[in-house]
Amino acid sequence: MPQAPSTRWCPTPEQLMVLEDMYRSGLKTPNASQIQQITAYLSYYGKIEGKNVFYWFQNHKARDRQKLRRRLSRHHQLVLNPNPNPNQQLFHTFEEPPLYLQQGGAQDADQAMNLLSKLEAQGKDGVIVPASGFDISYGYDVHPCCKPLITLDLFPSKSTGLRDECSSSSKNSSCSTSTNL
Amino acid sequence: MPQAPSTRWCPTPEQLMVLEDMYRSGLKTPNASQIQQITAYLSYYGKIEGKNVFYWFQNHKARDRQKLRRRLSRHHQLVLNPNPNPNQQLFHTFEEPPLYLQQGGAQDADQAMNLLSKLEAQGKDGVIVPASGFDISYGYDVHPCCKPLITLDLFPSKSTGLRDECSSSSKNSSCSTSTNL
DNA sequence: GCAAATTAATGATTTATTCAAG
DNA sequence: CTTGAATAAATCATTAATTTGC
Repeated sequence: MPQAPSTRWCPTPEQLMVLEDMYRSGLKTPNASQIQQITAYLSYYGKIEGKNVFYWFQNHKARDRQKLRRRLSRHHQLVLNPNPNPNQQLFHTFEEPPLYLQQGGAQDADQAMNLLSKLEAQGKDGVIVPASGFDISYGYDVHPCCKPLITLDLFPSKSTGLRDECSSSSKNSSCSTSTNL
Repeated sequence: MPQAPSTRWCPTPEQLMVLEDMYRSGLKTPNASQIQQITAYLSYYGKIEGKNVFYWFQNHKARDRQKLRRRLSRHHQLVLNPNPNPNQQLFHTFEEPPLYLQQGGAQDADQAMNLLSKLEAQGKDGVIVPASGFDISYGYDVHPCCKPLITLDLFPSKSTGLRDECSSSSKNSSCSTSTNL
């Protein structure tokens, strides 16, 4: 449809960024005067009206809730039925080859899996990972929702330049780990 | 024949929350050992493998960038060519029918009405909002990207990383193109 | 209300690019 | 210049959500 030149507001990146910052900062349902202020401010970056701001917050909040609902329902599914098909493991017929990490080299070196190979290698050496190997069953026997959300101190809480920090861990030359799916 | 158990990882809400927190906290490309630690930690909440974590960060980062690129390109389009279909303005006579107002929010509907009427009234009185109509031109003549991002003091400002997926409209729908291997 | 059809979201793979080492 | 590791981009494929006709 070539019509409808621009029947609706098209937020500029700056506007979006500001709105999202505001939302993240806790503003979920601005009142009229807040909307007015926001609109005035954002009009600096492009055409905008109060209703745009209003609708943006409405939609954003709604979609947040929607996402949350979705997650919860999925979670309940999982809790109620943690391993939907436990028996199938014996029966894969290579309809779709799980060629994930076959170090056996049937397919020549798949580049994308380099890191993964390293991962598996590390996992095998077992420095940290308690869940030894990538097995089939779940690692828990209580409901996951009942477990506390403990905190890790894996990394600096703010890091932007993570570009080249994975260089020296383990070069894969002795990777014979096979994830038997 | 019952198909494969579950061909792909389905993150639990806890896992998702942890991953998103980590991402927001600045972890964009975890290295091998980080992935191992994260995997070990998340396996507490459900079955997970290193590759899942790896892929999750890959995809999340990629889609973040993608979203950002889309925004920027759209923005540049708008800046460079504010009205891509100028001829249609002539046909476009209207104020858009207030479909908005009919969207039945459950508890927000009445508030929506009230707020919107207030807003429109204010906007019409033209206190702040310069964007008078929909069409033709922007209210600025310098590039918005050159404008500073000043901060409002409507609310506490805390900006961590970027976040959110506010469900863009464009979708390429590559699912139906049957390009067979 | 529901189940098939459609659409959107996202996990998993593949391909291309970048960059450093040799 | 070549090679290989790392990863960004593009694509494929499956699952969840939504729409639609009954």
